[in-house]
Amino acid sequence: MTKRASTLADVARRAGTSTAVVSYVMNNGPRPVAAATRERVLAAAAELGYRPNRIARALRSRTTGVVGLVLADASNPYFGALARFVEQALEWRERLTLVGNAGFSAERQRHLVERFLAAQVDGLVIVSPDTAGDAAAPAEAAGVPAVYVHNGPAGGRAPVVAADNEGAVRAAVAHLREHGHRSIAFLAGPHDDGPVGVRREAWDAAVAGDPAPVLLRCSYSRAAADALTRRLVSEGAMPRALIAATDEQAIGVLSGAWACGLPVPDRLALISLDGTPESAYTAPALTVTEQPLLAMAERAVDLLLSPGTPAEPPARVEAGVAALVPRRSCGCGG
Amino acid sequence: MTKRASTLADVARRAGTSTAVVSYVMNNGPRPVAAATRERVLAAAAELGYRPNRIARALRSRTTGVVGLVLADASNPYFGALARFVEQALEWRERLTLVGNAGFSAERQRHLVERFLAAQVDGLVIVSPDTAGDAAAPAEAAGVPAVYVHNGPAGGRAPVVAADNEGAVRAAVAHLREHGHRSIAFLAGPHDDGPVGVRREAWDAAVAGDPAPVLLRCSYSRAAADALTRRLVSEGAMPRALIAATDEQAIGVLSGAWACGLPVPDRLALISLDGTPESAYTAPALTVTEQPLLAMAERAVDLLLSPGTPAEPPARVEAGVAALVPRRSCGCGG
DNA sequence: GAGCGCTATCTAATCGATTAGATGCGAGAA
DNA sequence: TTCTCGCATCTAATCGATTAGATAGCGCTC
Repeated sequence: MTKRASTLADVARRAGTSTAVVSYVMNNGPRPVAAATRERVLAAAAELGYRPNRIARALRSRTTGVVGLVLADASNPYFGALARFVEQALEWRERLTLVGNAGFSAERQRHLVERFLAAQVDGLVIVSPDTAGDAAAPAEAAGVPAVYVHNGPAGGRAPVVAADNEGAVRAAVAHLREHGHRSIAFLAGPHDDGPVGVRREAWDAAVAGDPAPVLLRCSYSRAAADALTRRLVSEGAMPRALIAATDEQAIGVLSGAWACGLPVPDRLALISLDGTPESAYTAPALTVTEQPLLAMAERAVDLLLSPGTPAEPPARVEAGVAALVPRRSCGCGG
Repeated sequence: MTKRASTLADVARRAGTSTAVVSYVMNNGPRPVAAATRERVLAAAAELGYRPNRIARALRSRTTGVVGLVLADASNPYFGALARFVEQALEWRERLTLVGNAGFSAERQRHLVERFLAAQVDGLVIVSPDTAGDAAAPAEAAGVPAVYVHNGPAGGRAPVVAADNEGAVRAAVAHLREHGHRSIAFLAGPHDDGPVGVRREAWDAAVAGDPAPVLLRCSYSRAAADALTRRLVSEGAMPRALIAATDEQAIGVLSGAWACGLPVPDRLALISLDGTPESAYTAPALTVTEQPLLAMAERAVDLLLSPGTPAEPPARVEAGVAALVPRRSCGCGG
């Protein structure tokens, strides 16, 4: 069994025509085909269960219909959701998605880009956790378009699609002020690069007039934020109002606060800046500024597949605002 | 710019040899090459920045090194983690991963399988949310191997890699009994198919002697479990000890319980059966039986890529046990 | 010194779809 | 009747890597 899949030539033979005509029928080809012939071809194709070989087509037409997605880690809810939307946006445009998880290693990122280029992808979507290194450079050298989503290197040629981080932070600060908070702390990442750096600067600006703003730092994991929270509570140094740069960190803060018996939102008002689906069903539910992940994914894919690359591509593209979703953790809805 | 990528022929010309020799060098080919010639070829390849065209290779050698992964939804943490591990297992074996999210639609699942087959994938990993329809059937008809992970149809020919669901449930029940609970409820999905059906049956067996076991049902979402919990609490019908079939549901229960002021674990002891990374930092942290997702992914990939398909493939393969991880939600660690 | 064996290399067919150029055929014009 | 135009179709080159078969060159042996 496992008989050889049927080819264009098989269909042509069965329909009593040439491969050219079959091809014209399959693609509504560059040339017309008589109605009667078209019928015969379609019938033959159906009977043989013909499935066009995209590899052969790709070799000839120099376009595969496949886009590579370089991800940090699909098991992180934020990146997972982004990946899902990118795949969806590509599917809507009849493209297939090759994925790879680079973790947080620039080396593995390079390696993936290399493998995707060898696979002749039509384009590359790069979701990089940090701004170190221009992973898109080899792609551009090979004439393959690339787009960064969420984050990108400073000097790169590839466009970067990001959310409106400044607006999100301003909205979060304003909302906590409405709840009466005078002093609003910020939980940033270990370094000020990428979107979180932007968020931190926006926070700096927004709380410029406040007395002694508190800046906290920990790595982007639940575990780290949990540990930090426990320590601060035990030292009596926990702020009363906090903006967490990422959902992961906010969830860790919630976990640590629960473990210490620190009530949220009564003793800690918390807002997070990602707004992944995770945030809606924490205990208590997180107030977030919701990044328009689907809009970002669509914008990125459009940029990638739009035929004419502008001479001077916009280095940074913002895709929609990050709307504030009030839930329980800030003090709303009590 | 965007000059044509260099080919085998370019390298051969530059090295003053034939394409055959270059190919032999690149693959440590089926024939040996003199050391001096090999040097010249490697130098030429490096100077030209030669990158082998995997599409051309695939056409000739009838194997692409690409595996298709049909997923329900990468933004669900359980499926996201599974996807990440499958990709990792494939990467370790030098394969690339094509992904597609089928949502919960059998129609879209079929569509994806069709597209992956057209792309000439070497195999298919299917992570299906339910047991409706044998998505692997068209692949088998085309001679492409397929494996189900997490779940699979009853009568299919493709192997199904799943966790030890019965053992997990027995462990969870036993653990709650150790905490002194006499009556242990179970939160299942809307229907008794797939792994959750197996879990429900195992629960049935484990609580067979108990007085009036309580079986709850809701769909596999945080929202549904949250709503169900609020209703039960308001009706005074909430059980004191509960096993949730999935992490998503357990997190929804936690969220609903928090909103109603029902303390966990004091008034509700809760254990969940997935054990995704999510479960470690909820408030309170969830006690879970942890499915060996990486082991499952590796087993599936091995099954897929192992050369000889056994005449009668084992219909169901279990990959490791699901160990109980005691945390706070069951009453441990107070 | 003719013949043999061995290695290193070259030539060319092949995978399956695409498509430019060549061909065949019939209708209408002159 | 013959010539021309246009449509429908066929022929064959092409994409780039792989690899079986052919060949060239060298060292040995008898």
